[in-house]
Amino acid sequence: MTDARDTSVTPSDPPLLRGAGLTAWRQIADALADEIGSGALSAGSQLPTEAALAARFGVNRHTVRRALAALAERGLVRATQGRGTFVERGQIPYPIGRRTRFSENISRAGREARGELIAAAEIPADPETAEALGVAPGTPVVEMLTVHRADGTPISTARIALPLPRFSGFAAAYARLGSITRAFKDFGVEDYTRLSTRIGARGATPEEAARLDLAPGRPLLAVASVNVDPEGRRIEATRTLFAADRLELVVE
Amino acid sequence: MTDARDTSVTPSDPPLLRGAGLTAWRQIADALADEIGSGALSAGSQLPTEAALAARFGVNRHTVRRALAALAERGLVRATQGRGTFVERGQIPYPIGRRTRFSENISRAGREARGELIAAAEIPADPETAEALGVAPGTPVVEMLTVHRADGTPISTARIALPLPRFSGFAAAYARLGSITRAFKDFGVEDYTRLSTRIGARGATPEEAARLDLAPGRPLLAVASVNVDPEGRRIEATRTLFAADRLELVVE
DNA sequence: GAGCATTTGTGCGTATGTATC
DNA sequence: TGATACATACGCACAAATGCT
Repeated sequence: MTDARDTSVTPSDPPLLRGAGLTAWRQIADALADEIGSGALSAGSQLPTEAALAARFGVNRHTVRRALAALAERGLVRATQGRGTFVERGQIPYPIGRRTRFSENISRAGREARGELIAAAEIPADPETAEALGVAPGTPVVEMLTVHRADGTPISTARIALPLPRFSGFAAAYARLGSITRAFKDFGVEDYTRLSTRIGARGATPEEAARLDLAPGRPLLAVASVNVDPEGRRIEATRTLFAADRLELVVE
Repeated sequence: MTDARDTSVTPSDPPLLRGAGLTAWRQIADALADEIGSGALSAGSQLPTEAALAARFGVNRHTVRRALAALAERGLVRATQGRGTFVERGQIPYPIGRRTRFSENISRAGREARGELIAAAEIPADPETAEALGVAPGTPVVEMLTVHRADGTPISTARIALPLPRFSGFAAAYARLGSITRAFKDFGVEDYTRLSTRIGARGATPEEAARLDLAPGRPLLAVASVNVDPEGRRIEATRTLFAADRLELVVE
């Protein structure tokens, strides 16, 4: 098939080049990506249903799904069963510095922030955590696994360790208050500052991807940080994984 | 072939479980990854040749190559034609803050730093660069494409823009001096500081991967920063891509 | 510079086990 | 039960890059 170009095209409908080297789903994905990039489909907006897109491009719904899967893989859209497919919002600026506080950061960006406790345990510190907290390996610590959301969208997941016995029962306080800052106040820590911050990047494992509602392999910003109380004592070692598709760190 | 297990195995040779669900190349990759992780194969050291590994594990060289490809994909090893396959060094700590300087950072980590100019042009600023430099879009700028290495290993690649006409001829100075800091001195800028730093993460495109000698899709830390001179004038907008496998950002 | 050994990179053909239709 | 497709694994040969003399 050399050329079967259509001369009678409806205004906004792009004609698909069938039988060429380009697969149909790729052309559809590119067309939608263009519309997202140009702002024709604005951030946060809902895409037409798969059926509607199938009709518009004159293909089977499976083909549209293939295209949408490719866009989801690139982090441009996100599909939720029963709700629809949505254009991902632009990246939230997330300031990091001496006084980083998650809830403040997110609400500054005009979104609702929530921290959810997934699991907690009092266990002996692994070598890495022990070094970060400045205690002997095997010293008991509270370890918490959390997920943070902005407007319902998972933004980050963190593994937080605090030394025992000082912070015995911290997990319950965090689960109740939904904020590290407020839970610290409950334990008499009125203020705390960032001692060190290390930033790496890697692809999401399947489990991490599931927790963050991402495609596996999508880029994560891995931030390891240590917080100290006003007396300089190390009170918190955190390893946070941020979905790089949804957020950008801003050094301040 | 149900079972052809060898009863006479040389001491340190792990027998591969053939015919089970585990593929041979995956077992070999796991075994080598363990040895790297445990330090039995130290960072920077050369692995046995593919032929030697094939003999050791009792498989074809192709099977070993498959295993090594998997390790290279994970960033654990790196192969160079004619030289051999080497265990990747651990991640270099790279401090970022108000006074970030590449050469200082790397040499502080005990490595030899080098900046190489790949390309340069005087072109109108794209909207993003214009905003970063605080000039009107289309204003002419010097744009340079660079690659930085530590001990010969590519660490980062950057796209650096400086406003014209103030920095006309900057690229030649940089190519000659191999350092932004020294080239700035040549233009009468004795000092400069970081105005803003934004950090994201994504997978390497094939071109970026080629420039950094990485597998495509490997994680990159994308750092966009703006530098100002002592009078507060914006003099440099940089978008740097760091190979996250080789480096870790440290906020200071 | 030429020449050589070493080592990784690549191509092709073949066989086998395991799904899927 | 075939037919087909795919990933795995093997064997051989040669190309290309590196390091050394």
